[in-house]
Order: sequence, then C-alpha cells, then structure tokens
Amino acid sequence: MANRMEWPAQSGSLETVERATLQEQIYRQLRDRIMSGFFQPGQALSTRSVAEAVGVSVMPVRDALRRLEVENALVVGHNRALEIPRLDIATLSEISATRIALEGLAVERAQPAFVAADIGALKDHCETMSGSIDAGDIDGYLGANWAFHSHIYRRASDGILLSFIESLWLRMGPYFRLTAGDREHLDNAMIIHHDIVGALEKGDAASARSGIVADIEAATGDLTDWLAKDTGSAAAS
Amino acid sequence: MANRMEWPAQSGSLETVERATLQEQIYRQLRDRIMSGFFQPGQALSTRSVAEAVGVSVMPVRDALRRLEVENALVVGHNRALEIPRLDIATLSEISATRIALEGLAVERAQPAFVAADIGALKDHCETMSGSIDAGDIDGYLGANWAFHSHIYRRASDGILLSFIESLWLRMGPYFRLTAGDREHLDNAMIIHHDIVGALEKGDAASARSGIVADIEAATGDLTDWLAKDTGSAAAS
DNA sequence: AAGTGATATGTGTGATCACACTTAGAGTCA
DNA sequence: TGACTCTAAGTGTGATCACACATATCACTT
Repeated sequence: MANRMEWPAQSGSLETVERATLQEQIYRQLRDRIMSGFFQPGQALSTRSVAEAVGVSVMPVRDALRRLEVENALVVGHNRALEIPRLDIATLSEISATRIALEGLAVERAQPAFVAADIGALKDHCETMSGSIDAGDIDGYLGANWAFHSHIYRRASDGILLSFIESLWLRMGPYFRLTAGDREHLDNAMIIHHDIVGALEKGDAASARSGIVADIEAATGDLTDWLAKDTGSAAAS
Repeated sequence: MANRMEWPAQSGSLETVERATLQEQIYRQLRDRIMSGFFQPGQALSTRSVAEAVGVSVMPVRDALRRLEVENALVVGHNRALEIPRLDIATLSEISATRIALEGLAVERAQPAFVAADIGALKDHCETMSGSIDAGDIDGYLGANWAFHSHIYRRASDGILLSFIESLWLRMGPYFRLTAGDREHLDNAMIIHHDIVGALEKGDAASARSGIVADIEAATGDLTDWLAKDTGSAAAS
C-alpha cells in the first residue's frame, strides 16, 4: 500500500496527444513529470501501479518505463520495481562534469548556426523566467529554463549529443526544484543567462561556453550544499 | 525475402549465459555483434526475424531491440522495422566531437584512480592488439581495443559517463571494421596506445587526454576518407 | 499498355494470461 | 518470548493472440 501512486488531475491529458502510440504518450508524460520534479527521489514506479493509474494495460507502461530506465531516469530499486534514483555527491560530481563537457561542446557547436531569430527566442525565454520568478511560479521558471537551454543545444545537434544532454537533465530533474526556491540562486542564474545571450549575440563562442559552465557550476554548488545539509538531518527511508 | 536474416553458428551461445533474463542475453548478444561490426549498416532487425532466428517469442526480442533503439544503436527504418543506422559525414563529425569531449573527460578522471595493476592490464591489452594485428585477426584487435579503452573509462565512472561512451562506440561499431584492415592505420594506433599507457604510468593526465584525442581523431579521419570514397562509388540501396 | 484497385505480407502495438521470484507479515511452534 | 515457517501480495518476465498500419505485388479494368 505504501507504493500506491498518487496521480492527480492531469491524468486526462493522456488523450490530448492523438496520433502517437500509447507507449509514447505515457513515456512523454512520465518524462515531463520526472524532469519537472513531480516525483520524489526514491518513489517507486511499477508497471502495474502506473498502468492502473493511467487506465491502460501493462504493455505500453512496460515499454515506457524500460525506455526511461535505459536513459538513466529510473533505476531498479527495492523489490525489482523501478524508482526515481537518489542522488549522492559523487554521482552529482560526475553528472556535473559530464554536463560541462557536453553542454560546453553543444554551445560552441551551436554558436555558428545562430541567427537573429534564435537570439530573440532566447530573450523571450529569459522574459518568461523573470516573470515566473516574480510570480513565484517555480514550474514556469523550470520550464522556461529548459526551453532556454534546449533551444541552444538543438542548434548544435539533431541527435546523439542532444539525447545525452536530455538524459542528464532527466537525471537531475527531481532535484532541480529543491534549489530553485532560493532567490539569490535565481537572480544569479538570470545574470548568467543574459551573459550567455549577449555572448551568442556577439558571436563569442568562448564566452558563451564560459556562461554555460558558470550556470552548471552554480547549480551544482547549490545542490551539493543542499545534499550535504540533507544527509545530515534527513534519515527518512 | 530480402530481410531474411543470416544468423550463423554462434547462435547456440545464447544458452551459455545462465542466470540472466532472455531479454538480457539477447540484448548482449546483439550488442556485441553490432559493436564488432557483424551487421551491415542498413541491415534490418525486426522483432519477428530475430525471434525466429534465436528461437524465442517476440517479447524478449522486443525489449532488447527497444533498448538498443534508445541507445541509438538502432533506428527505425524502411517499413517501421529497426535497422543498423548508416553514418554520414555530418553525424560522424558530431559523434567524433562528442567522443573527444566524453572520452577526454573520462581519461582525466580515471588517471588519479590508476594503480600499477591497471597499467599492467593496459599493457596486456596492447600485447593482444599487436598479436592480433600480426595474425590478421581483426576481431581480436577490435575486442582488445575496446577492452583497452573501456578499462580506462571504467576507472572514471560506474554509470552515466560510461554508458554514454558505450553508446557512441555502439553507434560506430558497424564501421570500425571497415578501416581496421589498413596496416598504416593500425601501426599508428598502436603508437598512440603506447603513448597513452606511458602518460598514465607517469601520472600525466593532460598527455593521456591528448593521446585519447589523437586516437579518436585518427580513427575519425580514416573513416571520413572511407565514407567520402564510398559515397562516390557505391550507389547500392 | 497504362493506370487502378484488391490482396498478401511484414511490421510494431497492445491486451491478457501464466509463471518465477522476492519480500513482508502473520501465524505457529519451541 | 523468540525464532521459524508458511502464506499472501507485489514484481518483472515471457508467451500468445488480435489488431492497425504500411508496403509491394498482382490481377483487373479502362
């Protein structure tokens, strides 16, 4: 009974996306929820519980969960059920270093392909982020933040590199929300974002890369502090 | 009939690995064959054809193929069937840049963890490679080459970073064999490998990284030439 | 002879069932 | 009271079936 999933409201949105396989719809829904921090680290997602929650058979759920497992967004847990992976400092360090390597490469590759419309899109995303911060809308901020970054990376890759970066964000998704409430962190992030836009506007790939690296290191630093503080106090199973 | 798979000899080895799910055994077998260049680029691998070839139902094959699809080792092809992806110059360039970023990072992270036993293992792999070259054993060379590299990367990561690197090798696997027949390429590669071992033995992470980068760039250069020559002559569908 | 339709084949998708395995817990016995 | 066994629930795994869809082939019509 402890594994009973809470699957509020949004469940109906599964029918909205027509013309896609059930497996694809479920995958995308779970993926969005993982990246936006809907699920708690350690929460179990078994095929039957998810299948019952969305009202389909286990087959498409099985495919969706397996896909997420391969992408490192889920790991086998307690009694063979898949669950949201917990993050320790060592793993966070590895993920951060990998993010710097991949996202740094991506922004360098993206810069030559950037046109005025891309700069405009990035500025729009920055506007959305600022507005969400003022409104206290963490979901809005996180969504715009990913839209900002993915717009850049999508100019560098149409395949493998982008899928790797998405996998890393998916892995950190459940934890992004935890540090996104801090105003100081958010203000600093916005400064960095504007620096990145400015660098890309000037065609300065090296500075753009430095900006991305600074953004990743800031997020990693905040999360490292949070993890260190958390492991000291929380003993919840 | 054109999609009829040829599945010679080794098929029996599926039963050798006990204590693993069928899906896992099939995945591993397909994975090894892809990385060693057993399958031709463009060759179709449908669930039913593979299931019939190995003598199981479609379920475990379906899982194994999906996993490989998520890892970019297979792509949806002609009539929705999965097939070995073809490589074009632009994709090769992206893969190469990503390999440099990730494998360069991995060797830098691995260096501090290296001990004498690791150096010895690398030298053993070099011996195997040299012997395979002299014997004209391409499979032996490719296997030892991957063993050499993966031994290094395994000291840097137990998870995400390693899985990304494996995904990239899996993506290039079908093409490795094509340039591995050139003696000049092989001799050059062996020099680089010895340089890498020497750098790691001295604890020189920067030189080790340079060696890895040189190895990747050499392989990429040879394969780029091969692809350019191939697209000029081959018009086979 | 050329276009057009029906048909056969191959494909992934999804549902349902049976099974083996693991784990937690209640029950029983010493 | 403690240790043990047995049972029940929960889990992924694999087989089998039916279905929708895409493609190619062949016969039929014009």
